[in-house]
Amino acid sequence: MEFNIGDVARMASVSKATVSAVINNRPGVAPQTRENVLRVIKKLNYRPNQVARSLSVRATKSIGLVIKEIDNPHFARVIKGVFSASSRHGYTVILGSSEHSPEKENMSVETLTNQRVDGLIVSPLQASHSDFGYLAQLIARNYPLVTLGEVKNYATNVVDINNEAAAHEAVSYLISRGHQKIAYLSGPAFSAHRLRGYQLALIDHSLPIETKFILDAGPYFENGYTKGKQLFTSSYIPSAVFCYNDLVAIGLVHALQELGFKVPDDVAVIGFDDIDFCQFARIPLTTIHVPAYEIGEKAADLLMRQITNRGNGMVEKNLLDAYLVKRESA
Amino acid sequence: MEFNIGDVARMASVSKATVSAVINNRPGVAPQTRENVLRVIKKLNYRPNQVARSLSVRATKSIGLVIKEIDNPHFARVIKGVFSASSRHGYTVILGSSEHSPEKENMSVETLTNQRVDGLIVSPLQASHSDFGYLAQLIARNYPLVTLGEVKNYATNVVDINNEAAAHEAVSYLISRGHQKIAYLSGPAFSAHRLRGYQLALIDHSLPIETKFILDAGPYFENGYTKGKQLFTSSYIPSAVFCYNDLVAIGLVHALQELGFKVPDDVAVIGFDDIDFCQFARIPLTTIHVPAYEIGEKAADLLMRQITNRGNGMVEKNLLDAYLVKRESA
DNA sequence: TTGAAAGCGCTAACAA
DNA sequence: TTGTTAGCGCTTTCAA
Repeated sequence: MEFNIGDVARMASVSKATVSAVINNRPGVAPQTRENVLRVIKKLNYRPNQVARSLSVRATKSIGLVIKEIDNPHFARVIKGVFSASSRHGYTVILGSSEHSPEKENMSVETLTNQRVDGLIVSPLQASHSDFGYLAQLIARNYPLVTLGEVKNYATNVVDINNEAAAHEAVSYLISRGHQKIAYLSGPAFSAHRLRGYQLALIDHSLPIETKFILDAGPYFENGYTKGKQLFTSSYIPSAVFCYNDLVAIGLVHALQELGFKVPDDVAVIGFDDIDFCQFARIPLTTIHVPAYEIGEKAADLLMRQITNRGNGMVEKNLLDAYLVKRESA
Repeated sequence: MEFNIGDVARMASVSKATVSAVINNRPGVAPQTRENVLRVIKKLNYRPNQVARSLSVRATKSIGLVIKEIDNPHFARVIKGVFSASSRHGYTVILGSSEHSPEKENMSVETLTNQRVDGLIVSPLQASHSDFGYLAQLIARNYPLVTLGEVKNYATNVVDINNEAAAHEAVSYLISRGHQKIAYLSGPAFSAHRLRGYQLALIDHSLPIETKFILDAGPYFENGYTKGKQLFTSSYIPSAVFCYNDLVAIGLVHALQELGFKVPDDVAVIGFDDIDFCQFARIPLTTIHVPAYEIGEKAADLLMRQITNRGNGMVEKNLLDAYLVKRESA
């Protein structure tokens, strides 16, 4: 019931090489023969075994994609972009998710490379305790790789936005609206670049950087909600907060409303990502728009190029535009 | 730089068979030998080639997952569930997305089976014009398969909720609140089971089924928004609408607000899925809660069982609980 | 406890 | 234009 190339060859009275040639429609097969082989293939409903092919050609036509959270619409769009570009090139994508655990990130990469994916796209955790041991390996072996964000000390191909500039823009906007006490609800491990943009904006406007206003939250609704409750029931309260991402911002707004604060009058809130929901949120969210789908697409395209010209050693940085979208929360 | 089992064998002065035994830690290897081999493996940083192994054992330790839309939080949760269960069993997941195109669904399945995934989870399109040609094949070949929803005329393993009952509950609730003119904004191809639940609820309460109130929308925000505008600017208007999913419902609420209708006073809205965002929506959405993560998990677990006891021929139906969550939109 | 050898299903020289 | 043959990197009898 499960036929192989030999069966087809036999039935068509040709050699396996010939069958192989028609399958991969290589030239140099007599029309007659080709047709005949095709007929047999159809009759047998023969499907070439990709894994055998992969072993032989040492390429799997698949790539690995490792993200941080599947259940964040931002990443859903990234996936969709990767997916669409990969399909166009005939590549399959194997998904991995680190769920913010450096160990899982490492494991995912390990698993995927063992599966011999032709290349890897990873959205690296920026956790300081993550050693990125695998990265050195991959780079040394010249493994086709693109990271969705720079990784300190490693020269990788990257597709990203300028997080620092975007954060700077958001905070500067807040300042221009008269805010002086601005907090930052950070993502995991303070999400360095956005934090830096926040700090620089304050500095540029001669505002103090107050450590009490920099809170390590996390990437989810709950984190924004919890940290929000915490911050706004304390004795020292900001008039605006810039958030690591939209989920956190939405969670925060929720907390704020429960505490009786008006957004944006009592406190202004800015998010990051511009997921679709922003416009449907209770208070339409002012946020940084990041072209997630395009990031995914570009990353996959870049990876395809790496796969085909493996080894030129050149590394490519691709920064896409992100910008502030003003809605009602700030 | 890229070593194989032969290299290890040579370096350790043993046979490939022995190396293979220690890799898969099979018993019957002298501790001495094992240790030695392990040392060489470490030294060489040897990684077994999974594709070679797959070819040999005729199993890839990977499954395929074909969903309808990646950018719907509902599916994100399903994926997460599948993912988590699969990882537990050491399986990798290759993602496919039909994007509501029967052709893509077919192609995805084809690609995945060619890649020789050990099993398949698919969220089948219910489009009437979709012939599901691949299903017959798969079933005939006894291919491990679970579908996230029943497929007419095919006996597959399924994990799902009782869509009809859930829709019935939602609509009955609306009726119990005094609504008599209730519309249904359906998903693609009217999403048969939910439509049926809607109709039965009307019938059970002796309410007429009005074709004008059954609109074929689609699965996205825009669909709900557009159809909402259309419906509520027409001359015959319902006082409540039951929606195919939360995205549609949220889009609809948006349209309603733009048109000056108050939700739920002027018109009540009920969604489906209970994605996280429902509670943060402008009008917290009343909806049917569906345990998406669990669906994913169960599906993967069931698939694993199918993979290990392939061929007992028995088919399993697994219906999880879904229930109405009352919030503020109805 | 270990090793030799055949085989998984394909591709790719090379020869015919 | 076609066929023969030798791999690709593993696993798995079977014999030693």
